[in-house]
Amino acid sequence: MNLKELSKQLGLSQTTVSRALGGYPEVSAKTRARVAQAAKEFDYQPNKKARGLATGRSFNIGHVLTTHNRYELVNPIFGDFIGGLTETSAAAGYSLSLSLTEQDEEEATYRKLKSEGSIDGIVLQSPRPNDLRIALMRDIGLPFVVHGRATNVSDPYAWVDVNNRRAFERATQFLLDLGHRRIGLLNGDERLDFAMRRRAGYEATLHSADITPDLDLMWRGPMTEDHGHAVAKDYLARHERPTALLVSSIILAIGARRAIQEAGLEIGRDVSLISYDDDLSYLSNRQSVPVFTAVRSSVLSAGREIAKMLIGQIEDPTASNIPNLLLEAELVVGMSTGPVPDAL
Amino acid sequence: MNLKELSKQLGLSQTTVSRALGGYPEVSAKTRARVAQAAKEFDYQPNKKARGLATGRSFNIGHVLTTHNRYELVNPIFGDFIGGLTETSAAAGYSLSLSLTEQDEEEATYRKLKSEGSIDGIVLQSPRPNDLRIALMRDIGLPFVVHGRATNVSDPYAWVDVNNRRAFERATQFLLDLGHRRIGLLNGDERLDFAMRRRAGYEATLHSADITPDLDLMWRGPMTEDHGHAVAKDYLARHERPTALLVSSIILAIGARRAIQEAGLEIGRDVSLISYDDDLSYLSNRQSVPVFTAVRSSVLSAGREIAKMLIGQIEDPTASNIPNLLLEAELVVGMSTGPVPDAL
DNA sequence: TGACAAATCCAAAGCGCTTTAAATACACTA
DNA sequence: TAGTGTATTTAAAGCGCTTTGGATTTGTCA
Repeated sequence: MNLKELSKQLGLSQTTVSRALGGYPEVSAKTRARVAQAAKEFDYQPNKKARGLATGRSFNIGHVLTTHNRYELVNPIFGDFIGGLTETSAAAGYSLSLSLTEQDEEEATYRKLKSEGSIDGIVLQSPRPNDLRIALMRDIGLPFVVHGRATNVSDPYAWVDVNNRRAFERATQFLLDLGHRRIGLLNGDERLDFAMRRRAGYEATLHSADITPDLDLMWRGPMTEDHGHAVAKDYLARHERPTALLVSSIILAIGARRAIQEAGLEIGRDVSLISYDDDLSYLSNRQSVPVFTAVRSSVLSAGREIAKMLIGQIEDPTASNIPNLLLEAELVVGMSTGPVPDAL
Repeated sequence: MNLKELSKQLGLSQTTVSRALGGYPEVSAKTRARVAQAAKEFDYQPNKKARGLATGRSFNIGHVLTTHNRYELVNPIFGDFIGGLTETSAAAGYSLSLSLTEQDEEEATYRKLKSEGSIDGIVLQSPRPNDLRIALMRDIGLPFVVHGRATNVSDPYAWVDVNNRRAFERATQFLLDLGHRRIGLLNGDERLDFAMRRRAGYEATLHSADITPDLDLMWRGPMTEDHGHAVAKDYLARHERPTALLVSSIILAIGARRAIQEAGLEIGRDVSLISYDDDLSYLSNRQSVPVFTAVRSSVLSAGREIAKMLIGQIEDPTASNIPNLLLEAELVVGMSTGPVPDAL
């Protein structure tokens, strides 16, 4: 069933039917009702491609995965983030369109997406300092929102980010307040902006307590369980082992916990651990007393906010202000932290 | 830059240019080369909507999330599965299009996807016994592949599944061979087919050893870390606690491990644990000696296979045979299992 | 009753591509 | 040199929608 057919059935022109369905005012109430009725009856859905062709829109929002080192898939937040994007997009009548690119074809991929006309806007993830994609998007003329921020990009752009620096400042301060001085860091890939900021927060807070950050206690890499395990194991084998660990994801924390337990130590007593918590749907840390002391911000709701912001930009391209949203992580005190052990 | 413009530049008709680019034979080699050259030069990309409108294709493959009880997002495999789908789709020139539906609007959503013409085929996940979607897809006339199988659906349909029953038979048998008799089950949602099959494998193997499955040692539910913890904790508090646990995901296993350790027991010695392992990218269980003894099958590669199968169907709709693929999980022996403790 | 404005409705163009049917060019035979 | 068959190219229709510009109907008021 298409428009032509439907209007023939109704004895109306395509124009009128289209307008009736589109909610335009130049249609009488009676006609509108008749059309709506018939549309329902024949289960008419306007063809998305035809409509897109006529309007220049696609009602798709895009997201591109990069094969490069597979970090994105490896990132445990991927599922929840996509879920958040999809939820809000769908509610607004958009689909989320995922594609994939090789690292060295990134620019071509983005340009293609635009010139094919297959998306109305795009969500950029994992920004790096000086991220070229931001200038590229502007050049291409594709509405976009960044999940995170890109240090050293001075032109304004739309973003949603957690205050990662502040989160790690608070976490570090919390450990300092408990008397810890040797605090090991397990961070994400520090070529990515979020991890840089987290590290900066950690270092600054140590400095403010007159502690010189120890490079040997600062690790960054893929946030997988086994890396968490391996690094924590290594830290704990040191002559002077850290009394506390600050880690960038619950998955890392789970690996670290395994190492702590293998070493015969008790978490929260012998070794404290504080984690960043993305509030993943399958990894709840929301028990009445959380398992992990953590700084928490839901990545699923970040996904929702991003989609909302992007759709706002798509639907009102004239808006001159460039929106952004800085989310604060909350500190939740759980069972994985305690005062520094007396004798060591 | 569009076709009309490009052909004007070349002094050729749109037809010829379109054919040259499309690889049709009725174009001279010289012309084809000229066209290819110009296309590159002007960075021409055919408009996807226009092309779709003309061909009736969309070069999108669809996947629908259901809001109902959020199980899918809660499922830790979601990210890897989507990743696998995207990878293969992208390589074949398709995008993955995600949408979302309320439980009670499922049928309408699928019909809409078809009549809008926004997807060429669809991936169905989490099938249940008698799953109505299979008949619906056939009725709608949308190519589809199911991730899993639907018990009691007799008409043939395309699917990719792991031999879940066999996997759990092997896992159970492995525990029996180690002398375990009281084996607790932590399963996924048993309204879903995969979990039913796993349970059937577990029960059948116990029966074959003349053990009556104990309903009190069989739990099913969302596969989150905290459920794993809560259920294992409960099991271990029993008067006669199980000596082994069989769990349906590594995330559950991690929760169970936490409970075991809290109880002051050692995993692999006091309590054995064997898990289903989806080989998630951020949760590797591939250490030289795996942390968890497990039956393993990669959900990421299942995603790849499904996309490949679906695209095959889309591109050769005449093919009469209905493909399917049954993957066998491999048993990997790790550190989480051992012989049943002597005295209990 | 007629004039004018407002309310409705419609024909047709256009979005950018593919593809059918037909025209033209070319290369050879006879 | 004309005739034939093949290779190459093209004009135009059509995919299903939106939207412009115009036509028609209706209503109101002098």
